[in-house]
Amino acid sequence: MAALCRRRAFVFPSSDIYGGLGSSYDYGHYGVLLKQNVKNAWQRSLVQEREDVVLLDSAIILHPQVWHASGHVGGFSDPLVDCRTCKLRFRADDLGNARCGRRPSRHPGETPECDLTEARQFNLMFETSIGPVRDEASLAYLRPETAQGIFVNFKNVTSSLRVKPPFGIAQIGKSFRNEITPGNFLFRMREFEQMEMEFFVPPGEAPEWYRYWIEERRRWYLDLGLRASHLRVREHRADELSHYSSGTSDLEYLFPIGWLELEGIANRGDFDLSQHARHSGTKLEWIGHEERYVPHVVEPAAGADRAALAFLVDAYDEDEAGGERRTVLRLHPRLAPVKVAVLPLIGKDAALVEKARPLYEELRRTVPAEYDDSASIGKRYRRQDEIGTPWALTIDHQTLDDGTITIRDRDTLAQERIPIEGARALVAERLEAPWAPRA
RNA sequence: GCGGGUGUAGCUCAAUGGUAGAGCCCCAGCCUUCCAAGCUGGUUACGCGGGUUCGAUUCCCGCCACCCGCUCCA
Repeated sequence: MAALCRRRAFVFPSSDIYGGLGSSYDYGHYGVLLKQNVKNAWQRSLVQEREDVVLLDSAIILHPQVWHASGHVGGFSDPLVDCRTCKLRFRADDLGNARCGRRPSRHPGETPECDLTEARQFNLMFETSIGPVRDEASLAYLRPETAQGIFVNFKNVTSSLRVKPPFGIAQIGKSFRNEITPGNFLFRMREFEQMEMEFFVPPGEAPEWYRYWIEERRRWYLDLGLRASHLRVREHRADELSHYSSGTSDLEYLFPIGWLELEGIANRGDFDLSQHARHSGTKLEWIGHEERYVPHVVEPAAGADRAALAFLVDAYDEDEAGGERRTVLRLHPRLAPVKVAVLPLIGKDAALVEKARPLYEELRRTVPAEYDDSASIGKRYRRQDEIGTPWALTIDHQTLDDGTITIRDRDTLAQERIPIEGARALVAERLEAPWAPRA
């Protein structure tokens, strides 16, 4: 998948010419467009198409106290020890279980004591310092999640916008985690982009909103073409819940390496607002006519990189067309980096080029479009198939006679002739039409 | 961080203790009337750093990156 992404300018290894930087990736042209489409679709469904969610873009570096209140400073720095014999790792405060032999294949019939290393601190937050002097007082953190920026703005938002629970605050942005074990390509990066929404509700309504958002978010992926057979909801067991959560469900996608989390929907209760109220001394409540309460929070937290990767993997297809193997990205047209390609049938035919260029220039004013007049027409179709362009417009000699062009469909390979002046409207119309993924 | 594996061109592979070839891709030209045609020419690689050696892509050491398994995943 990584090779595929590199070849087609979706994703490059970061700092490539210096040997690469672990678990860091850069997006290339088509990758940027794809991820942007994913984020736009998220914002459109949560904000534009609703009236109870507002936007926020908070800073990456927040007041250090935010992370004490949230529990990240404590919870993100576990003292850990390794066993030199059985290769297992333990929390230093949980050594009761530190016995070898938990892996039968290595230590059959034995349970010797572990040969433990010194305890080491693993702080999963990136540290930085504010101002030119680096000392204790200047210590700050890069946010490990965008959610806290929302909680600390609760009062600003409720006092400046006419919102009333149930309502949500949505934010897209970068987060940073100094993961002990990153890996799996875009799946666990140290720098990644989140799409999070905190939905504030009256305490009694939290369970029903929790279920509502699980289903709502599941449908979002399906509407954008993810195959239902590859998407599932997995509810966390009580013993794997986070410190703040009274219920969490993951939306998981069946990647080639197995089921992995795309998004978590958590019922965070009043944990966050209460914590920040306590630490900051500012009351964070909803105050209505005859009511006053700390809202509970339901949080759908998605990874933009993970979503983009899932759509990419899900769309990948190979088929046999005329005995030749064809690679196609069957992306939902709304996610496709390029919507339409303009191709003169004979690239070097000046009369065709003269017709094709103005059409291309007209189209690209409203949608991402490409023009290609090199190589054979079949090759150019394949190039567009590989990046998932849903439609190609071909100008041929008949165009010179009657002003019609061919529109070719990526999925059905159907070709139909349409008037050249209707092309722009037709593409716009098809972009909004329902689209069904392959079986 | 631990154990195992991998590292030659954008991709798939080859050869070699005497400074690397092919196919595909890409670029230019010719040709070409709808699904990866053909011809000619061209660009691009031994992950990085040491050591041994007259000479290292090849042997040795270290590092880096990636993959698998642990561990961690707020």
